[in-house]
Amino acid sequence: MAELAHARVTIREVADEAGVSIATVSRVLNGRDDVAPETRELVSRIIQERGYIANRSARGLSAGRTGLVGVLVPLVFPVYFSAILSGASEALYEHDLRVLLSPTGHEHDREVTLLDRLMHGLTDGALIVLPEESSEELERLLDAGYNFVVVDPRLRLNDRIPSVSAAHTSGADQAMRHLLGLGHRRIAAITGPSGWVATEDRRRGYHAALAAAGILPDPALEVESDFEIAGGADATAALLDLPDPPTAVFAFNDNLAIGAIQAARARGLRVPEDLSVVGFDDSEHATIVSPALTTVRQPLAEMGRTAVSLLTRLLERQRFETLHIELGTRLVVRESTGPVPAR
Amino acid sequence: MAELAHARVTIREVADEAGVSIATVSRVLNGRDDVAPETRELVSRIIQERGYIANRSARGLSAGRTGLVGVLVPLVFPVYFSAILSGASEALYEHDLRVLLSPTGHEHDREVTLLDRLMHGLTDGALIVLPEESSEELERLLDAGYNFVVVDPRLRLNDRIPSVSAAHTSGADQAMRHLLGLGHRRIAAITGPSGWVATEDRRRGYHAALAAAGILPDPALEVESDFEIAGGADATAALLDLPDPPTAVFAFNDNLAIGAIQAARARGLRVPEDLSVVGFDDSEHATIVSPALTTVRQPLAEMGRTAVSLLTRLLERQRFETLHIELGTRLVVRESTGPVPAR
DNA sequence: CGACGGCCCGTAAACGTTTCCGGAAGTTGT
DNA sequence: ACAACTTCCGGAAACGTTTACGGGCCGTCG
Repeated sequence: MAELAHARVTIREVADEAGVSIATVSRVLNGRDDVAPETRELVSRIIQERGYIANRSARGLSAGRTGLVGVLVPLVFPVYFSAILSGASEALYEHDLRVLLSPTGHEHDREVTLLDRLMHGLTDGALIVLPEESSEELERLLDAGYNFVVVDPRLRLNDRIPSVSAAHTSGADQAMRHLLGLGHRRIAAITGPSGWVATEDRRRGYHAALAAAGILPDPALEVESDFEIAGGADATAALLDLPDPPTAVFAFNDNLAIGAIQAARARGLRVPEDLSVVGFDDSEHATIVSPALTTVRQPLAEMGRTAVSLLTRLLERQRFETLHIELGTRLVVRESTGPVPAR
Repeated sequence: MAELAHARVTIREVADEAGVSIATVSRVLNGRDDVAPETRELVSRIIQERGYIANRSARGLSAGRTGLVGVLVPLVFPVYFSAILSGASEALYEHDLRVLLSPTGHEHDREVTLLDRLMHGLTDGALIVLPEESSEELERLLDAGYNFVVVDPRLRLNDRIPSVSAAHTSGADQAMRHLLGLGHRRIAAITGPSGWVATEDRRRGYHAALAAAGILPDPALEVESDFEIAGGADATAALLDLPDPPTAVFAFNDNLAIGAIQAARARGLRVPEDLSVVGFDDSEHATIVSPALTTVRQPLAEMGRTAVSLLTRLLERQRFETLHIELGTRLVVRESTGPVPAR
């Protein structure tokens, strides 16, 4: 029947029906151990029967914990962010925490305001993906006693700030060795915005691999872009116009790589026969584009999950070995790279 | 200085500093009109200065409204859902509502449990994308007084249930007319799971267009699949093995279409020269795959936004002209379709 | 046999708001 | 000059929990 008597059932009713006080009900609710087994059993049964569910607001107010975790992402849509979000929300669900999703639209002010609100009794902590804030601003949050972990920091952060990121440099190195191994010598790089950790670390790998192969980097082969498809296409077009064009391009993410393929195709070049392209991310796009992208895999969902486990330990006030986790990357070879063309 | 005195500032402190009661502060906070202009001004200034932010839990407990809206999606990652989520969260932000994201993993029980919790004081209402529940279960929610709107109903729903969807039939019709106009006569359909609204309505458009062109539908050309790439590839492979294979396939979503292209290419067929393919959704994938997909555009983000505006009106207890909104679809012609090949 | 310690459990205070009710002061109408 | 409204604001209850504190009961130990 369950006649929807919908004055929602409160702890009071459960207590009355069980013939105990609300304190006792609360205790069984929270798994405290100072309740007699048979009492616990009785109360549990009634909770079950009446379909009682604790009011989160009341709990939040009283206990200071809300069971909500804010997740700040620049945007929801791009696969890059939704992959992280997906991993994070799954992990959060397993910890019985709810996700308060907050897209910041890449706007610094909006992110600050949002965080401000989140701190104030709305959430227990937060995941901040690709934050707009400076290290100082983030430290301030930390000092205010707020729990959060940064995923994929945009700028270099102070050591005190918990973060999880990917092994950019090693990934870039793997990509370059692959290209070098195929005989390429003129390898261009299409980077992301300079100053970003992801850009600079990958750039470091690019240079290191070049140096290890005894190749002097040519500044003309290094062009800065914006991690978008169109940017990748433009950059590639410029690169191909060079008097001595590259035989391979290392794009710093998959979008750029896709743009590179489009630009190459636009001027009749075949990939990989005439131009090799390697990306970074291994987003879903990498497998559906053709030729399928050779790219460096970042474990995005895993990064989300890892951030959650860091955060939950933070929430439980555990002591830490390390606040910084760097997840490994590895090259996935598909169809967009091949031996250097014979001249 | 803002010395982070971080005993967080409460309404009490603001009231004391302004020399008024907390009731008055609450009134200016909520924009009530029974406050003298200069008092309002004074209080507002102090709120500003002290950086006061209302505690949501307390507000939720006292006022019964939390400012949170649950968004239930099967999964976060697939572009289809993240596009809807993106539109919805943007719109929710504009209404000063926060998003409580709940991925259900396509599991009926999990969705039910989640909804149960959401109802109980956690949220003011919800958006349910592609719900797992039957119409009856949803009606029960409605009767319990919970506010929600369904986005892209999976099954046919009772009229009382607010929903927003896309014009499946018309979209399918447009796709078919395009193919028919190119001279195709043997046009296969790769459908989604039968019983789903999206599948059945698109199937209706498929049949209607065929009928209008005086073509008898061939059951062999209609194969059911699962909206995934691999499914599309398998279905297409089977179709191409037919004694009299189709010259065009109408895939009921972009994933299926991408699978179709892959399968065609796998056996050396060119798209669109040897086989035309049209998809449905116009997801981001449609533009990066090659050849770029001719597909029916569904305004996914717009559906999210629309659902939010429906929900907010529901929350304000407004009376309604209509509870069902169907957003238009339109064919986007790109490169995956062409004239029927000469035999 | 009395004191002490554990186990269970109830009482009540607190959490920070919103909102109902009513009262003081000021305004208008007669 | 008095009644009847308005306008503005304060007091206090209520929202549904968690948790500190203390007390009754029982068993154990000296």
